[in-house]
Amino acid sequence: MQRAKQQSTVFRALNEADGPLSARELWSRLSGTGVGLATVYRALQRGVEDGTLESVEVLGGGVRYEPKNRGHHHHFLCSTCDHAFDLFGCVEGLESLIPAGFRMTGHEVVLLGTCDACGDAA
Amino acid sequence: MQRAKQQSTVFRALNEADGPLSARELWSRLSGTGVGLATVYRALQRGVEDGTLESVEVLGGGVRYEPKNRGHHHHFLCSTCDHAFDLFGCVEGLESLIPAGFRMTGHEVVLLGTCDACGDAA
DNA sequence: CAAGAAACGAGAATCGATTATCATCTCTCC
DNA sequence: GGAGAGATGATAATCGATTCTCGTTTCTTG
Repeated sequence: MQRAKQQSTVFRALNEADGPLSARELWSRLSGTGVGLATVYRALQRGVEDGTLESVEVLGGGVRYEPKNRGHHHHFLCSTCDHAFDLFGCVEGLESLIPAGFRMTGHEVVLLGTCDACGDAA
Repeated sequence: MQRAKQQSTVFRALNEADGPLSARELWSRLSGTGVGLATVYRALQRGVEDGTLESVEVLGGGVRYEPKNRGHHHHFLCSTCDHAFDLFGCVEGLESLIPAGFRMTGHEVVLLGTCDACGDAA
C-alpha cells in the first residue's frame, strides 16, 4: 500500500465516475486500495477548498462530489441503485415560474427513474 | 393548553404555509402553542401514512412536508432565509436530456435565489 | 364522576454522517 | 541514513435529525 498518494487515488476515482459520488460511494469504489474513509473525507474537503471539486446535493443521498470542470449540467437519479448520473443539456422557460419580487440566481433539475443497468435487470 | 388537538394545530400550520416546511421550521411556527417537537414529528408521520401529507426534499434543508393536494409543482429555495416556496407551472423538454436506455418516472426542479422579503432587505 | 385508551411534552436514546484524535508510516531534504 | 513535515488508517467523538420512553393529561363512553 502506498502512502501520500491516497488522495490522488481518490481524485482519480472521482474523475472516472459518470456522476457525482457520495463519500461512502466513493469509499466503496476504493475498497481494495486500503484507503480509509477519513482520507476520502480529507481529500474531498481539500478538493472543495482547492476549487477542483464541487459538492452537489442531488436528492435523498446526502452530499455528493464531482469535479468542477464539467460545466453546467444536471443529474439523473436512479431510484433502484440510488446512483446519480450526469446529464448534458439544460431546460428553457424557468424564468416564467418565478414569482414577482423574487430573484433567481440558479436552478437545479433532477430527473428520476431507472438507469440502463437497473432497467435491464427488472 | 389544549390536548388531543395539537396534531390538528400542526396540520393547520402546514396548510397555511406557502411552501413545504421542515419539522423544525414547523415547530418554530408553533412556538407559543405549547406543541412539542415530538408531537410535530408524530403528526407528520401520521399525515404521510394517511396520505394527506407528502414529504419532499428540496435541497440542503433535509426533509420538508406539505399537503398532498397541491398538485404538480416545484419549489423556489431562498438562499438567504432558507425557506422553500411553492411555484406553479412546470417546464418542457426534460425528455431530451435522458440518455438511451434510461426510463424517466419523474422530475424535480428547484430554483435558487432570494425571495421577495430577503431581496428587499438586502 | 370513573375507567380505559389515546395523545402529550420533555428529555433520553439512537442513528448516520462527518470530523477529530493519535500513533504510525512515508516522503523530502539534507 | 536521519530528522522533520505531512499523510494515513482506525477509531473515538461530535453533531443534527429523528425516534423512543415514560409519567402525566385529556378525551370518550357510560
